[in-house]
Amino acid sequence: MRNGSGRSRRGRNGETTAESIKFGPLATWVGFNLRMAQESAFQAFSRRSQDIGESPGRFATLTLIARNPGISQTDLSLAAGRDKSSLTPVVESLVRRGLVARKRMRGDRRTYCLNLTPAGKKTLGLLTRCALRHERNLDRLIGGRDRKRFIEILKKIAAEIE
Amino acid sequence: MRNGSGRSRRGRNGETTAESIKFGPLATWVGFNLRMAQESAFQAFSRRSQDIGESPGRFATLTLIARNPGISQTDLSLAAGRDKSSLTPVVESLVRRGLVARKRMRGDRRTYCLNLTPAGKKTLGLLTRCALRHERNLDRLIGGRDRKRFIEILKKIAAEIE
DNA sequence: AGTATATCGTTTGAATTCAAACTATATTTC
DNA sequence: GAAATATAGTTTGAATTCAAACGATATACT
Repeated sequence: MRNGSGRSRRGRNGETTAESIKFGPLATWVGFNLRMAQESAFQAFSRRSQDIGESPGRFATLTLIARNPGISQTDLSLAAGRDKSSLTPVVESLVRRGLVARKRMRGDRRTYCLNLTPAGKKTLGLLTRCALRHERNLDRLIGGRDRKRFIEILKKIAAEIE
Repeated sequence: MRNGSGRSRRGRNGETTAESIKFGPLATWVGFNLRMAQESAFQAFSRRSQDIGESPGRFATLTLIARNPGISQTDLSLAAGRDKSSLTPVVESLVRRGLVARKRMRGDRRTYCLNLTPAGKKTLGLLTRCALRHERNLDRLIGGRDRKRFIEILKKIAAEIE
């Protein structure tokens, strides 16, 4: 069939590749490229982790609970860079499926106290191996020489952008 | 409150009241830091552009239409890295508010043909100035020496991650 | 003590996204 | 030319997120 406006073609594997699209200033802007890279990496990890039945967000949550036993949901949300209300369904799901134990904190009945269960630790182990493969893949693209600086810059953006 | 910005005391275990969260492997993983940086940059641009009444997604859409007059929604979605169904409400909103003109393509009545209206061009101009300030801010964090390589890596991740 | 203020987690509502199913058109095959 | 196949865009449903409002609890101030 005809090719729309003549702007795309069939790639090697049959996927359509936008080939002659003009990106204008988007091509050299950090914001746009950051979004595209994050989206791709996120999707790649989602595919990897879906066999285990978890999402990238729940993986970060499990890791932070493992590394900070007894953490509260608010501190967890700060660490994960998400609003505390986003964490309500995430934690609820992990608790319901027996990966996380949630108790009220002694001395402050507003606050929860989160810990991994043995099942949670096991699942986190699987996810971590999965993440290591994903990271090796990313490393291959970044190259060992630039990796440290690359992460430094990402951290700086996360911490200091206004 | 007892413990202003840090974590709350959790007592007994000898686990001290660490003021800072332990990130474990997340600290050095690309995937996590990419997400945190993208989220921060996205929020920063959202704040900047909200006076104009547009979102980052609609900005990318306007730019791509401006640079590729007559582009179809499917090609647009490929270029913007989003599913075509995500574009339906975006384009609908831009058309309804008179920023984009949408016509059927001659010779293929399935396909739309998108162009900016004068009002769309004006809004894009405002957004572009806004984006330039945002990019200057990012440049300040990245540093001129590393910027080119940084963007190269982001593009590589977006294009080649599996 | 009693009132005002702050914090913790939840609820609700709006956005944004993907994926699959759907419609309408177009092209290809027989 | 009719049937099978492919494509453009929309609809629907599920996730994920933020932000504001809320109830329960805790702390601070008088």
